[in-house]
Amino acid sequence: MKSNFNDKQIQILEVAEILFAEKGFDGTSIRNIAKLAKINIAMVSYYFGSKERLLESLIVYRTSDLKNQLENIVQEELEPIDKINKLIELYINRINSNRGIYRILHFEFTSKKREQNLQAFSELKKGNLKSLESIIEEGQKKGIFRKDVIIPLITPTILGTFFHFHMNKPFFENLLNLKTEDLYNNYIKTNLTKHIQQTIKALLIYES
Amino acid sequence: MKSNFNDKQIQILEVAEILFAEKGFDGTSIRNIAKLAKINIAMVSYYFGSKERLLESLIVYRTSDLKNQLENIVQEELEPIDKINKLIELYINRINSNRGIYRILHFEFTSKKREQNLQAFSELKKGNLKSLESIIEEGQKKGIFRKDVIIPLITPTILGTFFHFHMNKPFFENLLNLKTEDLYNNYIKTNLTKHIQQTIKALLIYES
DNA sequence: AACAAAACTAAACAAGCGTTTAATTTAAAC
DNA sequence: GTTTAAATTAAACGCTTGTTTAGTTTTGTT
Repeated sequence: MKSNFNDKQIQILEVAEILFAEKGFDGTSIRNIAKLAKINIAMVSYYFGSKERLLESLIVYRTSDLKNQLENIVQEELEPIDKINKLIELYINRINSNRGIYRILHFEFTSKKREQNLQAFSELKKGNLKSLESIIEEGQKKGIFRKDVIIPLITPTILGTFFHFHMNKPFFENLLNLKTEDLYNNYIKTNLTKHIQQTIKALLIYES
Repeated sequence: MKSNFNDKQIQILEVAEILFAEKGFDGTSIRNIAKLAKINIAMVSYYFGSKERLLESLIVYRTSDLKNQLENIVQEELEPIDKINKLIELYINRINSNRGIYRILHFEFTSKKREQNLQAFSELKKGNLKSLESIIEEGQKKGIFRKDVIIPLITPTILGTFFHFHMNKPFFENLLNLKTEDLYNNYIKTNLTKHIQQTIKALLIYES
């Protein structure tokens, strides 16, 4: 599928992503975007109609292929627990290398204010939940996973742990001595991912 | 300890809390606050100096007694796992009944922009981590808890799960059929809290 | 080369922003 | 009851905001 945006629009979208993620939607002005993208301030309205619709376009631009990647994992020939681990890895990897947009989603699409845009986003989340659900049910049928877990609450545990870590980046950089960006990223890729996998595995398998 | 704020200031702080939580710091104007608090727009500058310092005052006003409550739990005569459960309950309860301020902390104190205010907030978090640490080490010495957990990552799992759930409130209201505010709150108090307790217990006790 | 559509620009628009000023009302102290 | 300080107000300040206008340049088509 080809992108519906031309080069200029993509240029604007990527600058907007950086600034929205950094300063928030309300904290970013069209003049900020125009300056950094080296375009005239009228171009945003010209190409996207309004600042609000620029945000919508940005969401569409960035969240269109996660669904497929998740569904692929479900189909693979793996043990349920390995699928779960792979799913967690995919989530962390994707969000971590697209921090900007997920930070924006996290920040801007929670308030009532943007409820209309929420619809498409909500559908995406429902689809993702379906994928997780089918993996866990598979594990339950095989007798590997316990049956009293609340499946919709597993996503909050996976994503919430990552987000809370990442949102408190300065705190953990200091606490864990992650002086460089590389050290920080590496900690996420290894320790944090493993912690989440370990947590979810324990939750799914442990019998009290 | 008596509060340093007079009635009028508290009135302003509480309105600011509602609006900052709802619309964000940048999304809220002093005129919004003044109108809802039924005061003159000059009163904010008069009492707090600036909008930025109003936010600082709000943090101070709301986060001053969590530390003690946590330290009390550590001291109690309970099994480590019960202390953990109690700590989780305290966190959820407190945050849930002070949603506004924690939402603001979550949103506004992550960007580099407000790094100076971050200092006091960071100290608070370090203290809270110390409390958690001493409980877990107690459990490890007793041979109840496994020793390869990364303690600083447990807080992100507890708080992150709750936040992610709460930040996606409209989604979960719809998904879990929580039509009224009461149903939603009750779900947090019972199912979500239990899910988190179950998760952390499994993580701390399960041997692979 | 002539034309039309698309891309782009500088300037202006009204509205809202945080903050300050200067004047007035209220409260407290003596 | 007079004086002094604190609380409160309406108005104005200069600045930034998102968007629109009207005009110019660039591009593509015949």
